[in-house]
Amino acid sequence: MPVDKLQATGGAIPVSVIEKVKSRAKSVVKTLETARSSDLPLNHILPGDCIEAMRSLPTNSVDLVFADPPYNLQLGGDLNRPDGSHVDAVTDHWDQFDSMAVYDRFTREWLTEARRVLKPDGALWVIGSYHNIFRVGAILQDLGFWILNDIVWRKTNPMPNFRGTRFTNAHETLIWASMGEKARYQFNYRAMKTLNDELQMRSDWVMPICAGGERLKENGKKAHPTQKPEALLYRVLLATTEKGDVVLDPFFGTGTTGAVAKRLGREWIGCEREDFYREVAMKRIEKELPLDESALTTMQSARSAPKVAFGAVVEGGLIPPGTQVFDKKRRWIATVRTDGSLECGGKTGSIHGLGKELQGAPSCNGWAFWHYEQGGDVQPIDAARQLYLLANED
Amino acid sequence: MPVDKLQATGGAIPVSVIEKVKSRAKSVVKTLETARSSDLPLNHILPGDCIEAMRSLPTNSVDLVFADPPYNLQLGGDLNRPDGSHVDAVTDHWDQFDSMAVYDRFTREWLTEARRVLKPDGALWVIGSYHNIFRVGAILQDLGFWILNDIVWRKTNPMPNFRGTRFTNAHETLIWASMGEKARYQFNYRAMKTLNDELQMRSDWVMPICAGGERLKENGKKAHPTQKPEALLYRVLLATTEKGDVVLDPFFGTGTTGAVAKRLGREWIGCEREDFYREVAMKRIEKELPLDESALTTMQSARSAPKVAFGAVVEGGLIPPGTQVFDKKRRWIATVRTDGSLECGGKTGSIHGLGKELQGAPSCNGWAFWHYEQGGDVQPIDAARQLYLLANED
DNA sequence: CCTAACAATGAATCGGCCG
DNA sequence: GCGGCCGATTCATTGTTAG
Repeated sequence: MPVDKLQATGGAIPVSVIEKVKSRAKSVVKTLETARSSDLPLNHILPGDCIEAMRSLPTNSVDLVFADPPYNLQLGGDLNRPDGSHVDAVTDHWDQFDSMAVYDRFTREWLTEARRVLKPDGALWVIGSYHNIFRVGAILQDLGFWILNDIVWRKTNPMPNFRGTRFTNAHETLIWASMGEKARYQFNYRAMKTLNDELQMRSDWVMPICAGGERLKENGKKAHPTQKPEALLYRVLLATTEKGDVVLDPFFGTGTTGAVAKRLGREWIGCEREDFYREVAMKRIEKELPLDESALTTMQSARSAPKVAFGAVVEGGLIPPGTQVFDKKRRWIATVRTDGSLECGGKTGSIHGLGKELQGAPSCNGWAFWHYEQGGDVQPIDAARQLYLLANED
Repeated sequence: MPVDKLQATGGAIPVSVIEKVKSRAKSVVKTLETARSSDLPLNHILPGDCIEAMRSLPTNSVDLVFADPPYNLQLGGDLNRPDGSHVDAVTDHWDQFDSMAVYDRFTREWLTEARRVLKPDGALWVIGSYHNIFRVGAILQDLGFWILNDIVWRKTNPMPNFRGTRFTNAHETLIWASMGEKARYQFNYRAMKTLNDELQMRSDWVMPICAGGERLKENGKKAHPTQKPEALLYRVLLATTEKGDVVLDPFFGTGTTGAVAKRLGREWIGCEREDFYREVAMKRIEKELPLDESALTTMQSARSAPKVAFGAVVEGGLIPPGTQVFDKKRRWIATVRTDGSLECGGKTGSIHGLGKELQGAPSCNGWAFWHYEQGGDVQPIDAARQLYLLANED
């Protein structure tokens, strides 16, 4: 990207200015994209087969696809618990496929449509188990998607293995992928870190299965055999969409994606071929209330602000120009300049770029690399950023 | 075995005798198999490409394959084909497809050889990350392997995502597969449950990465970039092999599989094409000491033993003949007979069979169904089994 | 009304041996 | 390969009933 290259080389240009330009450019793009969304059946459930339904949607039109496709479980006979009670298995017709080849073809088709409908900077999430996730993962790679993470949903309360024949199947796997190796994607790093008590959010998420009051029931029976917990969708949408983004769920079921999207101020589109599920989902989503503006704003801003330019920290007086900063072993000592750049032995650059250059490293997190003295203590300059964020909280 | 001591009293049909005959029959089979293993290069590392090396091994000859194949599709940097040749600058889409196809072919080839070398009741383990595990999983399914579990190794101390662009990649995935849907496989359920504080072992394993003293170093530098922790192999081998089983590792590296196999009294065969790794591995394994017989026996027997005949508990005097046993609600009261069978209202049978018949249930775990009084307390007869196991621990 | 016991249940590829 | 028989097996949570 041109902006990135500029940032890497341009010692003279204040990083804060670059940030500003970048974010302005981005907001213009967003506005243009949102304008097109008048063509979309926002906040509606399309009936019928999801592949057909997606074909009715315009190309390059949605920001995120979240898909919970059939797992193609291949179950044998009945299964009883040790106490003799019967296990209510997923035997629904929609999970039946004649062969693995048929399942693969189905997978390739819906992924192809999802890819067409996604914007170039959009992203895809798929959830599955070992029965299907390796097929899905391989096929989406074949189609050009670029896997960003695989995420493990570790269930706190999985169903045990009643016969003692295997390990308790205690997790499911999600794949998060962008449109390609070079494609951009949305990742709200700060929001995730804030959510995880100021530690980076990991690829394993610990959550209970959907049960209790959250579990939708009709006539005392569960409405859908595989309803996902809202916490899962909450984290997915908070991490990888912005307010106003359009989220498509091709296997809408009873509408967990729609409900959470509405709550978080995202637009949604669902595909669902079972009349019953559509009815349950619409009833559910109508009852859902969006979070108010201030709650949503708080999630994305202030402590959760994605970036603070070092220049702003300098401008704010936390690390005044002329301060000496140095790496932990004091192999290099640099001087802070007015514009937020550093100078060391004639070389100049951003906190990241100069650190990278001096070390001869492929990359460098300047916030952690450079240190300064603060009342006798040596601290990474990230400490100053934290102080800055605290002071400028809304 | 402790059962031997007790069988002196011998009722009508001492179940313990049956057990003994059974286990002797099994050990004969094992002996025959082991005899054949004289054809195998046991406890050796085969040099060269693993596909070629495996071709030198006889068909149906190993009990387990553990494979840690190259992940290959690295971070946009250098890429080597499985045959070692260099793939030029992988920057565009087409090259990605190309290298992916090469990787798939390589995967299919080594998996095919592994499948040929495995016994019909053998099993396969593969470890990988999201870069390769979906390819590997799909291909092994295509070859006829039947996935039993996918296991998540959750790292307690993963490397953070330094750039804050994704979730911390905090896990790796293992696939455990049998030779086919109907194939048998070894699973030491009790050993796993014992290891996990008397709860079923789950599909997510929490372990630190290989570091500290365990990490092999040569001239102060780590000997191998992806050395796996011994705890991981320990659990794999303890769960899915027996003492004396032959374990093949086609990507031997610095020999973690061999070291743990030797310690646990398993035979091993490695394939490794790098001279340096072979040298490090041999040096390492020579230093390894096998656990003594009693430690190994304890793991598999006593508390971990899968079976105790009710007859042995009766013979042991914990529930003497004539004792009244009953279900929790005391709907049925049965009398314990000398041979370990029960009698109730003219009907007789095993603890399982009679419980099943009386309830008209599809199945019944007699150990949990039947209760007895012990000093005023009502307990399931399983409590007596536990006492028996405790008393007869080596 | 409170507490304890009991019952229900969740994406599950859930036997082995002998004849 | 199939039928029949013997044998072994569950965790966390929520909701309901009994005391």
